[in-house]
Amino acid sequence: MSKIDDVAKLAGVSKGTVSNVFSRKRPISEKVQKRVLEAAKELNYTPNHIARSLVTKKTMTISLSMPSAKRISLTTFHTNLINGVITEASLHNYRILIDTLAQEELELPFLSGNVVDGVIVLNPKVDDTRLDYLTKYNIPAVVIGEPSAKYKNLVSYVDNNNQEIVEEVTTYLLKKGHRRILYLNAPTKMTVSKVREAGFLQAFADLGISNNESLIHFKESLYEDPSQYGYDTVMKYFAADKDRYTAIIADTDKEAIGICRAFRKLNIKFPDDVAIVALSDDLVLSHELEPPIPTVDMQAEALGKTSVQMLFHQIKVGDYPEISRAVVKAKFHSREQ
Amino acid sequence: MSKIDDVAKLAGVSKGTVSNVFSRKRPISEKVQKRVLEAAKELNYTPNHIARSLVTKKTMTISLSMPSAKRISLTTFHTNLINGVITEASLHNYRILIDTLAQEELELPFLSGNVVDGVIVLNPKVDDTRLDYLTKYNIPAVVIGEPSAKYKNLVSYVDNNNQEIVEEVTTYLLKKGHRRILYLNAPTKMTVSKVREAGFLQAFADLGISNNESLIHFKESLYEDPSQYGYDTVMKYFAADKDRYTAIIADTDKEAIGICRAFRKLNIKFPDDVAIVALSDDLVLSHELEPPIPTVDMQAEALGKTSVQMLFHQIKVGDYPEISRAVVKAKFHSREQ
DNA sequence: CTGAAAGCGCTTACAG
DNA sequence: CTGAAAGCGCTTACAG
Repeated sequence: MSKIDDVAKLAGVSKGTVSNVFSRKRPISEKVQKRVLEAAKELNYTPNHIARSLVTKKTMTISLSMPSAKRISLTTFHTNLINGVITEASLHNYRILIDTLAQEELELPFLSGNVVDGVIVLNPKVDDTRLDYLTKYNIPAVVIGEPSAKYKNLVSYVDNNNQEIVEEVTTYLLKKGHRRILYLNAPTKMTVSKVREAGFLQAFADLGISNNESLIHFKESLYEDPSQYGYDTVMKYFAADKDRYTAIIADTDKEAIGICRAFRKLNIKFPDDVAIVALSDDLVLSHELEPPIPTVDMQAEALGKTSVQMLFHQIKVGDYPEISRAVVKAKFHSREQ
Repeated sequence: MSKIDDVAKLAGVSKGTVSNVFSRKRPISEKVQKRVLEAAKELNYTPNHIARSLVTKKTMTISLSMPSAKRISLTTFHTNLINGVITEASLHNYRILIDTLAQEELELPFLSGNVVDGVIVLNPKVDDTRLDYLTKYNIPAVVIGEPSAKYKNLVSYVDNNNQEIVEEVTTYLLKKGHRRILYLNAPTKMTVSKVREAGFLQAFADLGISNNESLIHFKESLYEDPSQYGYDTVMKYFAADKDRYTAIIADTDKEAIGICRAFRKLNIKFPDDVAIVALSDDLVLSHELEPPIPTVDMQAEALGKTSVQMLFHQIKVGDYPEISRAVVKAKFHSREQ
């Protein structure tokens, strides 16, 4: 690879001038610029970003710290979120480094070593080594979702209006006349399950309706296959008494698919016998069901974009990042005309 | 951030010694090592990877050049493939940079600038700017899938045994007595479609069976939703004559889902009236269908792992990378006992 | 608008 | 087993 000196020599200018032709940090006369570019082209020169980073202290890279045990399982929600992150980052000429927990356990290699300018943290845990590290070293970071109490005041985050949206969905069902609703909530381990539970209960309270005959079922976290989980859970609650509940709120759309499968098996008609609403929208899956069920779009792409905007803000601010919050509103699609 | 000089001073040794404590490139005595590590801990020192990369010429990063128009759409195949790539890369302490075509169009920023040591290229195109660039600059690269003729002898790649596997599936159907098979193949644009077509025809030839009543339908590339595509295509071919074909080979499992939906609509029973086989296995989706349909596992994770191994081989070899090939065998699951 | 020189934080022969 | 010094390829005040 040719380097900046080679180009400078061939173009008959100084290294500084060549540098500025490429970085546009200061104006260079037309003629000189042309000469430099021609020399660069002839030598197949392309600036070495590593050398640049060493002096500018910017790597133009952010990392996306992904949820994962052994294997990453990307839902549509994640895919959309990643799209948002990439789109927004590209806009600022930033690159994305994938970071997984498996790697984090080794040595937190991406957070350290000045390899990235900031990090987007997905699926924060109650005790989160990543957040410990990031806050300790004051590295710009934005969490997507709600961090546990321990970190809440130490780190920026963007989250959905989870309480509101579950309240909206529940209210929708209650107003339709449903009184026995089964809510398949997230596992208790996830902070979001409590927030959503509150929304569920609030809807009943607001309308002065008793929730005695309804039930919140928290997911057992051992389930790997969400569809199978939906299927099994419906079997458990409906096999003995098909009329026990008149509506289900599913935590994810894949769960909803399993629920529908169970209903077909049990010969329960939806939405006539039992209404279903699924949180988190999936273009492909929603087509599979007839009729299409109401879903909630968590706006994953917007979450991704917002997180990156917040991160850039922190990166600019510098050594003493401001803690900030943002809320991305989910959208309920009732599928009604 | 403290730097290597600070640690050296505090520990009373030279920078070189500190460097070697962290890189383990040459043996350091126990005592000195201990002193250095203590000093590093006290100063919260962590080596600057950027500075290291500048001299070693290794970034310990490879990029994954993803297929994407405007938005990335990650199928299970991609997710599994990415898992393979990450797993294998982590094993060698390598990081993964996500690269999208959208970004490539800007300035090929990840390929250039010595930011990565090599790249994994997904979904090669007939004319592929990425491959033009990579071969021109002699950057280590491995394509997943079959590159077009133009690049075939210039770049390493790993692919499935596409001809064989489609031949196997077709033979399976023919031996079951099917004579009128509809094969929903990939779009003609994709090189894989021709290879698979050959496998399909070979099966007929080997058994001396005429393919006159069978049909290969190449996907129109304008379809975005694979499930909808499967649905529409079945409607087109079966609506008028439910008995036209007795078996379908679907290109993807999402397609198969749409096909099943169409069959339910048309009141065609599968596999009794029409047999279905889907290429590319998806854990979640295969559960949705009753009975489960035969599928082909393309071994996406193995493809990912192999590509990384091949890439590392090239990176080690250095300036004149050897071109190599590998085949990952797909696995047919007939779902029979 | 341009040049010369110092410096970013490491690693690596070389010498001992 | 350890140290002193050169150098990786850039950018950036400083001076003109």
